[in-house]
Amino acid sequence: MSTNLTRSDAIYASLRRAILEQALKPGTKLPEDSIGDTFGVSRTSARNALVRLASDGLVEIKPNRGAAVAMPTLEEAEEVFALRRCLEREVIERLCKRMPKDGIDALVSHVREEERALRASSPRSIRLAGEFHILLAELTGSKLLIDFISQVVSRSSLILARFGRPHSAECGIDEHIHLIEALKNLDPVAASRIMDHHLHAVEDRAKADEKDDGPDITEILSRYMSASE
Amino acid sequence: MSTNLTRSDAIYASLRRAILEQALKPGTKLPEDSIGDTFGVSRTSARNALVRLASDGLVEIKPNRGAAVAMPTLEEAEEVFALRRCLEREVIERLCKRMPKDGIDALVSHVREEERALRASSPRSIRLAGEFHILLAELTGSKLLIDFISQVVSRSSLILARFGRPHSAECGIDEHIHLIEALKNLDPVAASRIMDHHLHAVEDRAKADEKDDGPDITEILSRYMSASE
DNA sequence: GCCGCAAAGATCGCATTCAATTTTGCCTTG
DNA sequence: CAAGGCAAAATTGAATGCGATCTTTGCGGC
Repeated sequence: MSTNLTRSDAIYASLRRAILEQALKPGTKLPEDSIGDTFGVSRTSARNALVRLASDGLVEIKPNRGAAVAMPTLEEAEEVFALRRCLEREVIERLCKRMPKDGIDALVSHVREEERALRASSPRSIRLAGEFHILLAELTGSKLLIDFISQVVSRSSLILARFGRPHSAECGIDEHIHLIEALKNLDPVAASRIMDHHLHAVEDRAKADEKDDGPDITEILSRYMSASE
Repeated sequence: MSTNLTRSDAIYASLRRAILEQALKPGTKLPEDSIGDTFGVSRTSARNALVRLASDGLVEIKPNRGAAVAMPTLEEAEEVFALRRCLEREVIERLCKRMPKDGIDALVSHVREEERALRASSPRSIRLAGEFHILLAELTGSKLLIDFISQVVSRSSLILARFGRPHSAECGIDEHIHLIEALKNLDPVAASRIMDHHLHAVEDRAKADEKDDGPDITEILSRYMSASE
């Protein structure tokens, strides 16, 4: 039961981390050969990993044209955050109804780790900020909810990589701390309010300075093709 | 752009339909060879399709032990329906805020088709019942919401295949009609109430007569090993 | 008669190989 | 010199072969 890690699992995990930590930026092409070479395996394994990342929405695969790190549009970004608010409200509600006994401790220690990573300017901080929300979902005990939250959180990270300012942590740690306080008091109203505010803040941070290198070249260049300059 | 159907796409679609229409029952083993043979392709394509179905939660893949149609547990079933209520409430809210102009027509004509399939006792009716809810999600215009609803609806179908009575349509058509009425009146309260009732009804129908053919044969046979007969 | 072990069979993970499609560069032609 | 077309390179889609792992089954010892 220990060696149940297939190679494509390893590649999947590595690629995923690389994308979530913004080492691989949106739009980066991911040829199967290169991936296979760099990981020392064949294309088959790389392909398998890419297929799974695609159904996570982290990469886009176009037939006969290869895979690339997904480039969410602003429209998709709004969809993600809207749905994320819906799902995280559900998390909050459930946690206020029933919080595991050492749940608060787990949250606190996670935030501590976030602070450490942030002070060290580690790229881990980007991923840890997202994982705070996944930890919240885990405390509900619902496998499915964890799955879904993971999906929207991953996509949020991608959106921040695409639009947000470089190396900005996704979440303000202060807001995480406030949220923990509200949860400790089992106050669903306050907690929901903080969460909504928090997610809106993240969304604003994301849309702050849209570094526009759109997915479609023609669309971009159409703005540059009038006259000279 | 027409021949953009790769073979694994075709297999993926076929398997998915077969599962959702309950032709392939939960627990059925899906060896790569057999699938490749029956579809006239190699294991590679079959494998690719299976991986995608796995991330949809429709099949389970265990390393070195093969793939099989997923067998959701009762616990997972409750998670699915809980989350589904959360998501479908969101759909209802959005539709009451903004319903596309020919949305009602689309819903009505879909229900008509459901009725036709049901009268014909076609296995399509099972799938159509689920697709009513997907159509609702489509009317919101949010790709992501469509995705997520599709996931929970698919899993619901699987749950009904696993626990529900054979060939029962997933949804009562009457309830669909009532829901359309509430939506026509843009009444979010009534619509939500109907939807909640509807989903609870589906859930009850699912758990009605748990035909226990557990994954473990011994458990089943234990009921047959007392005395003779 | 029961338990453990080893060989056989089945199935999968992965690599290699072949085929199809897209892209790119070059050449011809008007 | 620009435009169109053709061929070569690159990249993916799919197939096949081999080794590894798990399951099953049959045998022998206790």
